[in-house]
Amino acid sequence: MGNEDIVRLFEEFAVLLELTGANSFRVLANAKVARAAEASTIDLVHLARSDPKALSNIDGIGGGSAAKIVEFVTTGAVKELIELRTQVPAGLPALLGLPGVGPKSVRLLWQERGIVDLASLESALAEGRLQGLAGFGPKKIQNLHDGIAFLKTAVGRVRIDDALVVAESAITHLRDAGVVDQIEFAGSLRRGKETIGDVDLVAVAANAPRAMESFCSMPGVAKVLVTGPTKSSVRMEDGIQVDLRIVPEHAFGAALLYFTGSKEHNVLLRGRAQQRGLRLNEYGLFEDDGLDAPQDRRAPLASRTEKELYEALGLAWAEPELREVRPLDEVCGHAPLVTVADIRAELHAHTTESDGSMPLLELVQRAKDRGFHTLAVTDHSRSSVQANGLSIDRLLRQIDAVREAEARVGGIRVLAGSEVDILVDGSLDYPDDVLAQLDLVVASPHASLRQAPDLATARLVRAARHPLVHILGHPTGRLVNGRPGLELDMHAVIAAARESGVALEINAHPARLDLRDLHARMAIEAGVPLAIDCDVHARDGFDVLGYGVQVARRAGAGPEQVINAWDAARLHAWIAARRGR
DNA sequence: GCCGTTTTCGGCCCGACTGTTTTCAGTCG
Repeated sequence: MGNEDIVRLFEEFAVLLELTGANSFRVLANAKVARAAEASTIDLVHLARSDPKALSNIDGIGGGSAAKIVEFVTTGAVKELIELRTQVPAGLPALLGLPGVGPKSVRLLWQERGIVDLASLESALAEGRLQGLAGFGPKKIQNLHDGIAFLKTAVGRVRIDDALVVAESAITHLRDAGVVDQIEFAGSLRRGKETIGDVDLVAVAANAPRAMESFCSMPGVAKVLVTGPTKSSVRMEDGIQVDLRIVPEHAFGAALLYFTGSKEHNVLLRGRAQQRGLRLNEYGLFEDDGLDAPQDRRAPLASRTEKELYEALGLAWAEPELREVRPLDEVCGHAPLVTVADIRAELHAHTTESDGSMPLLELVQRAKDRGFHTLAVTDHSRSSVQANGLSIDRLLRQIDAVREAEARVGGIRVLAGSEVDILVDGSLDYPDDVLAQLDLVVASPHASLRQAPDLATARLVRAARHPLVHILGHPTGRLVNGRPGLELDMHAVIAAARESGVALEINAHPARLDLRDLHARMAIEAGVPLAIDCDVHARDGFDVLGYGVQVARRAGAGPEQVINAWDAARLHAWIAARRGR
């Protein structure tokens, strides 16, 4: 049991309360508890056992929710939720996934027409039983048909790299068409989340209708969902939704701020505006005269840039990656975050010797061309048969080849290393006397990724305590949108890493991003250094660096906390110290 | 249900678009 179970608990509360017609602020409060639990680096299950009163000190969690968490942790269930489940058909929440269908519509379908799930909605549609239902005209009924078809093929949240391709091609299309003067992507893509719900674009256009027309007819658009003078949404053939907002030039900063979110960050900013007798919306910051739409009557106090808006609220600018469920004083004016330009070393790379596609010399040359001062060659170890892992003999020969390559290319330190498998019991895939001959050891789990949580934690803790390990590579083995990976007690793994002085990897590949943002933040809070590595396999393998850097930024990491951002002397000293040299 | 340098009660973000409406509720982000 972990925070994610508490998240699910309150998400279910929120949905069921919504469908039973509960007070919408109560619904919102439960959803807020779920968000708070999701964003917390505190182990709430542990806290519920050790210091239950402290639960309600967390912002968004009050006495009622704290009691529910304690009940859940101690008994494994919450009576009130079990009672709620008996009131709502199990298939009903799925209807909320239909575009344009919210709680009011679902309740109407349920109570007036006895619809309890998607299947009964389909048959009701087929039999024409929705005729005469208040608010359900022909278009709404057609949208239900379309929505069911959409749900059957829905992609859900997509990986950040897939969303970025869509965003960049839309931006290129609109720029090339000459219909926008300024355009940026906002939303969770700008905040660097690992998955993206939909792509948000904010633009300035002299001729807005023309820009909207160009947007709605760009290549790859499958369906225009909504279109108006300032806002349009389309669904692309690959299922990704793209929204375009067009705002006046003077409001570009306010719109970018507003549409970058997160929702929770915006709520905090608006709350701060309210305290000061001001109103914040996507057009700017205004004096609050108690009437609606101040932007129609007043000049804004600030609106042109994000920085100007934060300053007008008495705050320093916040990096987009930090604009999540966190207090404003933590994220505004945060110490500088690590950047791609700070990264000067790659400590996890493969060659043709195992499953990479670049020969050793080319890998070294490309690392040097990127301006790196250090590259670690870390091919797979012998147990990774599917990846052509190196036998001990091949590994020892590779050490000589690495020395030779370093001398031949020149101007870059090349470390002989290995990405050694962490075996199922936490032991490593080469004996210590072999590992001791390497400059750098990255230890990673590759097999048995469905291990029970306690065994998995013991496995990673044992690897973290191994005196010859430098870095734990992709510690959970998860794949974004692919497989969950090991369910580690991350507090225990981080504690072991801190004790033994091991760094934790943020694997930068967008399919991995492992550690994920929250775990990287927990590592930083514990004082454990991070390694941002591309896990290079191919010629373009270094290009994923930005995704890893963004995860580190979301964790609040500065260059100080990232070993690849250290200068050569410091990094080499750290690596050597792990060998007692 | 949560929260408080206006408040322990009375608020709780707000604007755009759609569809079914004759003036607005519902949904979305």
